[in-house]
Amino acid sequence: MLKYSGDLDRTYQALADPTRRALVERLARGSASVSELAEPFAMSLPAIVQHLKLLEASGLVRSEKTGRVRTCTLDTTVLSEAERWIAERRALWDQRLDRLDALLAATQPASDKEED
Amino acid sequence: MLKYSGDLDRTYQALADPTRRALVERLARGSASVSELAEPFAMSLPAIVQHLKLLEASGLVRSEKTGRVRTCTLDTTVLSEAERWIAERRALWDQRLDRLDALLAATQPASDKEED
DNA sequence: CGAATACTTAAGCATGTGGTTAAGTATCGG
DNA sequence: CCGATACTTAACCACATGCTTAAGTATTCG
Repeated sequence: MLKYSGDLDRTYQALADPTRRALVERLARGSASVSELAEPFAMSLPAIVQHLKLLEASGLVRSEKTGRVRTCTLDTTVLSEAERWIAERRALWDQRLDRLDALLAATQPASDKEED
Repeated sequence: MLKYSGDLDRTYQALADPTRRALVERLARGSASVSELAEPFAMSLPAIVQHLKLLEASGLVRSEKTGRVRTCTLDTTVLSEAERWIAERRALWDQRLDRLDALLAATQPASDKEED
């Protein structure tokens, strides 16, 4: 159950590229072969394969080769973890703002702005 | 209201580094000066400043200089956008699985596994 | 005013990233 | 079995990234 920061490194790194996000988006609509995935892009097939390798290394995608066709599937597990990391930090921030509001309300019913 | 993919590029790129995530985490607990932010890290101050610049360029952080002190603040707007991108793709995937389940339930009450 | 403080800028460097082309391997279809 | 198909591997390249150290600028304090 232990989480290494390296997991999130790889996940966000993977999502930082528009080609890879497009691949994720495509795979969210259903599994596909390497050449199906490569087809929409104005890019060589090896380039796409490299992106897919990175996606697979990050855990966002799983793949299995049957015959000469490799079929890629989205795995939403790490996607959830990446989402959760953001949600948690945002919650922390929101909670902090709530406390500040409460503090201001308790001390001064209204008027001058306090900086933090 | 138009969104460019470059926004998400920069956001995820910013989050892909452990030092920058630590800075975001720190800032989620409250605004801080550059040297306060740099203090916990075994890294030169210019290195931290570079990270902060990237965070600011991505829109995750805002900063203002008063006197000789620059105070940095978290801005959760782009954080929300990054979270939403993931949530939407995950929703797409989940919905697809639901449809597959429905299809299988409608055709075969139970038994052999279909691949996709 | 002069020294300490808080950055800020600049230059340089090792490594990582995102692409290319060329050539290789392993099925499948006729 | 021979050729088309579907990757796969390898070598290479340009540029981006994540640091470093050194030197510069702008406030503040005694």
